Amino acid sequence: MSPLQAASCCGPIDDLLDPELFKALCDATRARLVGCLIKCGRACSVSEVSECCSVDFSVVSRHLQLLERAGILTSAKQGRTVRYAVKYGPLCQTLRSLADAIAHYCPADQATPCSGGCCTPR
Amino acid sequence: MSPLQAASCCGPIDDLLDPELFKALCDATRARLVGCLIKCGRACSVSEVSECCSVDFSVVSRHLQLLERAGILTSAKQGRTVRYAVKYGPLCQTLRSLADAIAHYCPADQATPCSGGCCTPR
DNA sequence: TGTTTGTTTGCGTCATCATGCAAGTGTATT
DNA sequence: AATACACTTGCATGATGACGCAAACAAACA
Repeated sequence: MSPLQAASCCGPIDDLLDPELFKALCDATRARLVGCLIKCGRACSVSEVSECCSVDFSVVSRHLQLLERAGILTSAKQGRTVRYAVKYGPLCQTLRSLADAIAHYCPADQATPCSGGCCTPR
Repeated sequence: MSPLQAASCCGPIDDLLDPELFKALCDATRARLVGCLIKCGRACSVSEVSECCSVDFSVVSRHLQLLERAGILTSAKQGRTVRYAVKYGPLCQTLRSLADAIAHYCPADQATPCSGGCCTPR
């Protein structure tokens, strides 16, 4: 199959390769923010999160909004503070689905059946 | 634990959240190229790949180089043609490792033990 | 009501990057 | 050797985006 033919046959991989998720994580500052929130394991206010970054407070606020729109975080307003938390389940699910979708197209001669099956079709 | 404290305790998640991988996939054109190559399932020349995109040939060449540097593709030169292929194994492995690393920090009350364990620590 | 606190938004600036064109490099063919 | 082919690279341009500052907004508190 040629790449041109492959382009026209759609599958779950096309939705999972949506650039929005990757756009959210491609920035170093945002990656750091997400990393802190993941390791933190609880909902954090914007002020708290901004402590682990040297950028301006307003920048952190904007980054967190973007990460929420990308489906990585959730926000909950309590009084005047806004708490952001990682959506662990959906995030992991998306990454695993993407890995599965990619592995689905892996030719048999490249599949590694051993060690966790990183690339086992079906 | 505060986000600031979380920032200082390093783990595998910090390496896996490396923005380079996401930078490679955050562009719509590159995502499309990768999608075609994944579905294609074989090594393709630059000319072939450029057929499934409306952008200039040179742009595709640059994108493929970037994707190779990001560890998503491999290249092999045969005569005057260069063939790019998806590194299915490492790519899937990275995505799964990232999902595992994220799930590791998932608080117990958010874990979903059912249906494939999308967020099961360890 | 006025003030403080937590967060968002408008705006200007600078850097990065995707793109197309033209020119260059390297390899096969005649 | 000359030409054609596959690809890469230099350069200019336009668009996107990260950032900081200041102002605005909203909720609690005096």
